[in-house]
Amino acid sequence: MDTIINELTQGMELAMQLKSILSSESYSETKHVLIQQIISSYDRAMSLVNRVDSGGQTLLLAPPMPGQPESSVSVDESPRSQDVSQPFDDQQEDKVASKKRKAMPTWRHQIRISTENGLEGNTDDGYSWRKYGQKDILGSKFPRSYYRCTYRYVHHCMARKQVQRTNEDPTVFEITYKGQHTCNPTATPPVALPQSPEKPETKQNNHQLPLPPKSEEMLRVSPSFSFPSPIENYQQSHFLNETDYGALEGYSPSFISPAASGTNYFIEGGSYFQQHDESNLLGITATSSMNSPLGFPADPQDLSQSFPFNNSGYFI
DNA sequence: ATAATTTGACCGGG
DNA sequence: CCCGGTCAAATTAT
Repeated sequence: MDTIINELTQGMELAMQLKSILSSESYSETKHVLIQQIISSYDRAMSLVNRVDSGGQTLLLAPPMPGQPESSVSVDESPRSQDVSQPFDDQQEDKVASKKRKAMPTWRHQIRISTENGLEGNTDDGYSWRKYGQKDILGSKFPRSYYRCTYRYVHHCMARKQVQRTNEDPTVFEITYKGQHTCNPTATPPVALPQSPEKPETKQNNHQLPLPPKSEEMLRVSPSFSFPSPIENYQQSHFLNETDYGALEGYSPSFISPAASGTNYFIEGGSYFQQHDESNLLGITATSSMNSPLGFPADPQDLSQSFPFNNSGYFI
């Protein structure tokens, strides 16, 4: 066990060093995402190892829990984004084994979109989500949108997320993740196609990085693509639908899926690569939702942890 | 035709 | 009954 820890620690340190070097260079979304994924991987592995005996319960289903994920590393050094991570105090919950609590991990993260110059970032976290609802929340000028993993029925992935535009600073969105993704498709990859060099390409995700899921627009001018925001979108469909198409393909979505998730890397314009679409540039809808009733800001809660969740990616 | 969104109805806790 | 969350039918985008 010690050996494992030592190896992990070493890997983590090396990754951190690499990260600092990279950050001094020109900004690159891809590099950041990759390094973040590497670090997150180590962090998760270390957490798992550490908690081995912690006991309590075995978490069959939800292994990952936020506990102290980030630990030392908070990678985001990027310009903006702040996340608030709060020490876990709610960890003590459970005292009573009431049946109700769904102990599902939840964490929050705020991102700022830089609308200004042309580009925006895509705030995508690499997963594909489907909007299933939107509600006006008391005290909030903007509606909150609810998303769930696109593969909910196909892969039993119960991950969900909520996106709420901040009252105070409209360029900041708070996204709250709930539950972990379990949609790793078919882990088949490794085994299945060991050597076949092909690239699987699926419509959307192929690069192995984060990819761009959908697009949407934001307040004015936003490039294209995706990020959740004011207007978010998602959908839900019936089981049938999903299953159906899921079946069609067979391969599941991406094996590449993962991507880091959440945390950081945000936007910021830079030059990214964006390959496709640009359909809508202007956002229109966005503003529509603005109604400002009463208001008082109030910033409610904050407990959160920030952290990504991601899955492991297996690489070939 | 199928998949994704939009939205008001519906639900359950407080 | 209020409110956050989810469902699902209608609508729109692919």
